[in-house]
Amino acid sequence: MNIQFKKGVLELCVLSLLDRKDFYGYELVEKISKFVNISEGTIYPLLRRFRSEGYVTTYLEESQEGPPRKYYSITNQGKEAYEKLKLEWESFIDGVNNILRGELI
Amino acid sequence: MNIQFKKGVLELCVLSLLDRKDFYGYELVEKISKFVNISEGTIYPLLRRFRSEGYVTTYLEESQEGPPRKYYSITNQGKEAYEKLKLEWESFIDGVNNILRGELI
DNA sequence: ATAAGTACCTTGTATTATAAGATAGCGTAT
DNA sequence: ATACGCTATCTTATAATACAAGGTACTTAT
Repeated sequence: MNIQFKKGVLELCVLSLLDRKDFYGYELVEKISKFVNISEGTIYPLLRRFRSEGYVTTYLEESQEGPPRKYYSITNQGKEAYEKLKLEWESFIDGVNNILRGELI
Repeated sequence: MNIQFKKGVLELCVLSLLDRKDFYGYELVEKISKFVNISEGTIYPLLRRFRSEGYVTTYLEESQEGPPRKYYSITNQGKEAYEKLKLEWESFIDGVNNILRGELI
């Protein structure tokens, strides 16, 4: 296990949302920012990385409220990555909690 | 609340340990690495930052097993920062859990 | 002597979150 | 029409920092 998890949190959140339905980037920023503040400059590069890693596919759809939306759809590979990351996140939290509760002194 | 928390995890762990007793840097790496892998190149700059921020004071003590140890002792200011960070961490975890449980769709 | 373990510190690299801004479509009010 | 505000995407520049790797130096055991 690895402190790299800090990086994984946002990835985990995005994969978790995409595991339930398709979202477009701007929408992801809005949803996630309700709980954990993030900016567009963070999510777009991440989504591009997800696509290049085969975790998501994309398609465009017209919008009546502005420019076309690029929707992201999770792949089987993305689902696998999601399940793995979720387990790692849970064990990371356990590790941190152990430290915070003083189990290791 | 803020995704900056990823960065805060290590700080939180270190403050949590120092809140119970004094540690020297190398010892902190050993303890924390049992649960969350970190390296010395990470902890020493952090400890120096803590000292410059007034969160800790330091003192040297001889060792029978090697070079002198630099012990870190938490200050009242450090304790306050710790309590604050702990609350923020807990609410961050809640935020992430909300997202993972799909409370926001 | 030499090696291994302890303990501190610094440097260089790579990653990445963020702010800020560019681009552009759409609807509404002036 | 045109100016504004919102939606939506993307890029760039900056700052932070985790890590690997290496350097220094002490002690103990071989």
